[in-house]
Amino acid sequence: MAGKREQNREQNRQALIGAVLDSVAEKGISETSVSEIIQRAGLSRGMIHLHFGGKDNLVQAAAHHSSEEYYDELEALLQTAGDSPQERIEMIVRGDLSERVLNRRNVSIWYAFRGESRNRKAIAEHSDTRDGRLRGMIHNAFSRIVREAGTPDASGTARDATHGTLALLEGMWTDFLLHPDRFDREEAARIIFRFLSAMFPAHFSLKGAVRTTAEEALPPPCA
Amino acid sequence: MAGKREQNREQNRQALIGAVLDSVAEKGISETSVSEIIQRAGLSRGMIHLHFGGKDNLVQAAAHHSSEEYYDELEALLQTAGDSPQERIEMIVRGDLSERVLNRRNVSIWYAFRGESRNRKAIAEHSDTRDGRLRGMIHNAFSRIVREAGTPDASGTARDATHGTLALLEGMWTDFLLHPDRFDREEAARIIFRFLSAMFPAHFSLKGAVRTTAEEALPPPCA
DNA sequence: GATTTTGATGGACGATTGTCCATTTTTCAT
DNA sequence: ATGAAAAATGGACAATCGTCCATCAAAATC
Repeated sequence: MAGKREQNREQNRQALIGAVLDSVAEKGISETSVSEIIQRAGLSRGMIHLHFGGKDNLVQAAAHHSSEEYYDELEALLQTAGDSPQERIEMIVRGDLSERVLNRRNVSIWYAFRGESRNRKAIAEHSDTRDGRLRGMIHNAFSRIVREAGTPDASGTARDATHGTLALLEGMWTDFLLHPDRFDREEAARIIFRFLSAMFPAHFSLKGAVRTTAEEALPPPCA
Repeated sequence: MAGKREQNREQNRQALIGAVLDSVAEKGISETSVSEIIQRAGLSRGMIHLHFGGKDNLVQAAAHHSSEEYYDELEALLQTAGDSPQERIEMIVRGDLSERVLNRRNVSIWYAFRGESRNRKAIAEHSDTRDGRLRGMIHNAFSRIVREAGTPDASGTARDATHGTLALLEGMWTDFLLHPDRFDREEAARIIFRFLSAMFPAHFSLKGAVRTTAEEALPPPCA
């Protein structure tokens, strides 16, 4: 038994964090006031100061929580993927574009915190999950791919492919932010794999999609 | 002569807009208050209500102004480019990554407004310049490229290339936002062209960069 | 130069912000 | 059951928010 004392304590902490994220998602960060938060959490005004020492710390904790949630979701998906590097890349891309990860709520929260990130470095760190763990996951996979392929300047190629893939994913998120209704997950994934299959034709195929110019440009087989 | 009346009027309007952008860039949107704005502009408190009817309208006008500035800068650069579609693409990419366009101030402002875009659609429109004019410019260029190359499903390929290039640029901007000191413009451009040259090997070359895996994967010339 | 017109001023105003603490309620240990 | 300890409450508080207007200054018109 965890003790009803501590159990309630933790429960209320989570309720506050959840209330912040709900409010940020729905009303934006500028309208997320203490009054708004405690009303959503159904708790009393003093709780924020009691548990977090102030609103700023609570918001920071919420940013941290949101970041962890994003990453946990992605890691869970990755564990269902196969061992081959191309399978892992594919899972990351499709996972990052999946409904569970890329949805209105998450995007609102993510970009709201990003908007404040320049002026609050504590929050900036949590907007930057991509640069830490996610980058490592993708880079590992591309490193194996270029090693298999015997590409010259393997490390540079793997680094560029990682950087480019992350940039593409970021761009798709922005697309979703600005046009959530007209956004098409399949199209976003197809475009990314189109770029990847152009760079690594031996490792990524378009699966029914139209072939790329790069493939078309191959010289005819020797007669 | 424009009349000293109207001349001063317009001058003060611009001062207010400039003060908003300075404040947003330096302190963030949440700390951009009426007091902060009028102090920076060196004007009196009532000016905001007089010229814009309220703070919200002023902020919106500032977002609009910033967006126009971004686009004007890019269009000016584009006029110095040649006529070939690949030259135009190259100019857009390099322009969008150039110091004049991609710098700390602009990125701060851009993402600050983006963070509020979900809850204030008037601002969202101005965060979305990319989807309008810029998209058209890029799409035109890729359309010519795929037409020349005789690619099957030309329109789909041009659309995907446009979407992908925009996503890559967006991603690079995010990169800059989160790591302004370690960001490398040359590297960002190289990665984008690496993707593009993989998709359109006949139109984009790496110019001294290491060749891509796609090129390596070409079968040896017929003996 | 007098009068009208318009722009500019800065303080008053009520509403709302986040912080903090005296008090009450609940849980734990005895 | 009783006392100690911890958690939760909700209102007081000063500070700040954005709006608005009575007043003043200056430019344009006569």
